Amino acid sequence: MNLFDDIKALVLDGLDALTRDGTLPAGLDFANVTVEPPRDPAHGDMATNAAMVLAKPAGLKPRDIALALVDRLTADARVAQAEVAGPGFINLRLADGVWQRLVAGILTAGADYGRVTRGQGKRVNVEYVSANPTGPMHVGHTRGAVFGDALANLLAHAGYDVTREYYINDGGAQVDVLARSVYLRYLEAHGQEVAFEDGTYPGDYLIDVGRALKDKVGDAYVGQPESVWLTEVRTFATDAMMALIREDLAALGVRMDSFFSEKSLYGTGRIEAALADLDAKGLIYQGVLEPPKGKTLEDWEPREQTLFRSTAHGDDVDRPVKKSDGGWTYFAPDIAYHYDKVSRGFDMLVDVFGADHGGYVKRMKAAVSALSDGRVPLEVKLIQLVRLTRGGEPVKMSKRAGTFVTLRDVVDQVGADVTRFVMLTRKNDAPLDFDFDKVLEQSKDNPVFYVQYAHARVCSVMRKAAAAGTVPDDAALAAADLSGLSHPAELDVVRKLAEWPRLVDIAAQTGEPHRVAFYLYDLASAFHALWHRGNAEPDLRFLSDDDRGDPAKIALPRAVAVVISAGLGILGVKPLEEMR
RNA sequence: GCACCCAUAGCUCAGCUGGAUAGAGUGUCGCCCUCCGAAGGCGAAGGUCGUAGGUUCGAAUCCUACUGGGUGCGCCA
Repeated sequence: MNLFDDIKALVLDGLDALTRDGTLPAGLDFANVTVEPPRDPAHGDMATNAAMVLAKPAGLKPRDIALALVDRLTADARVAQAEVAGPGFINLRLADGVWQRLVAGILTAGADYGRVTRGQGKRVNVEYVSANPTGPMHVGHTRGAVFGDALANLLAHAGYDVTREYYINDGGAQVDVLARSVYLRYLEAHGQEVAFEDGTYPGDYLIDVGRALKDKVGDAYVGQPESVWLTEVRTFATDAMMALIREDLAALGVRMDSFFSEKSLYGTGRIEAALADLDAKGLIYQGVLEPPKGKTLEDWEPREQTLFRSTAHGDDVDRPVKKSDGGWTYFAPDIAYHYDKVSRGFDMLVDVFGADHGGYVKRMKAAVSALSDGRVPLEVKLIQLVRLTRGGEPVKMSKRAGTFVTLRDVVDQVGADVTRFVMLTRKNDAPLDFDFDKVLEQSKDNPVFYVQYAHARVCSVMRKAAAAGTVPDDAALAAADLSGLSHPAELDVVRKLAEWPRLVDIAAQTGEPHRVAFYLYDLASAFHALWHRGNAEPDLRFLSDDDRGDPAKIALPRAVAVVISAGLGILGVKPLEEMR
């Protein structure tokens, strides 16, 4: 139910008719014809560029096409007025009944209003978070987690079949470091004095893990060499860290469909299988890379390595998959992981990375392109940094001193809902300022509050109406006579509601959930303005003096609440029924 | 040196994959509560969309070259 699609269909019908009667030449391409909300509301409800786009290929003046099309459009009952404006736009004004039916339709559809069919059930894998299992999640991970989760919701809303996946980096050297750090805490639990040198994680969060290890194995590993305990402790430690991370995710309201272990790729032939696939395509060879220019690498010496010909799929240089000592590079398991995703039959892949991994995008795309023979697109979304402040002052963080701010610190202080919304008020590739004090402020310059407040106001109206004994449910409201819903100030809000499906569609297409947050702010703003006009103009109040709810009046605020609720749902934020 | 990202009001940022007179918040100035929640609303002022070209009916948006900032660049993930 997208009003813009409906009217676009009407415009295209009109163009077909003009083609049939010879006004327009046959065979014109209508692909660039759009129907959009005009920037200036004075121009009407919708505008189409049809006449301007078609003028040149048709060999006609824009104005002539526009005038002919206007005749066709005004014949439709939904169009109250159509006129040619500017360089050849056709501005449309729609009949009040269109808006009234839209409100009824929103109330009938409920949370489904705004679902679009862009995805057509295509299967998409969204990989996000993917923090190393070496400690609790910190603020940097938080933004990626919130973004990925909202993007997944958004794609689901747009008709994709979404799988949310977490890639556990439990295969590299960093988990050995974790294991040694836990071992030190284990010795500590046995009363030994230990020193945390460089190359270990000193964080307090491992104390409990060390104790738990002691409870499990007693003193079996005390005084033993690594060869005895490393493998066991590594597994024990990563399991403990993943339990920690799952709790962090739960606190943030993020639920994954699938966890994929990097370790499961080693020693199982899966990396070899992925590289064999590339080899069969002639993309693996032995060679020597040029040193990077302009950057002085100490102890650089040319070495022959096993390389992936990623340049054949758009990369700048070929990339090594084996180290000179014969071990895999970190790239190799990533290739195997994405090979696995491709083999699972996804139609589209999305990776959410930190912005510091930007240099990794091309080779990853090249790998997926090669592995899927170009069938499966990989979209990589880069997440910029979060700058934490409190009262305008930067929050000092030091990883060495173990004083970095964790996800839990943030969620405990400001709540999951506020954290999520604020993290989505900026485009993913723009840095984000997060001020602990400001995000809790209850005022207009806090968008979370402002949107929640609009929803709470609607709930307040409904409570009053209920207290007065009139509580029509949404189905009854939708079926009621809404012809009284016709004041220009009211229709302004309805127009905003009409944009919702279109916005979901665009946000899903661009992969930009922040658009939802901005839209909700705009909608809330339109609603607050209408609310305030009720102060001076009793006709615009939602409730009559005795608090009775006339359907034509309370259907609109209910529809606003439905859309805010749906939008917040995509962001993963719970709408509030009252502000306290 | 190369690649990717960014540059829009004093400040923080949007700008609907090319549309009409470029928008919000904040800050500054001025208004609005006998009235459903003023935790709000209305208005004024504020711009060479980094620079220079190009593409076309039309460019903040697309292309090229610059300037300035960020990130990354074999055997770390």
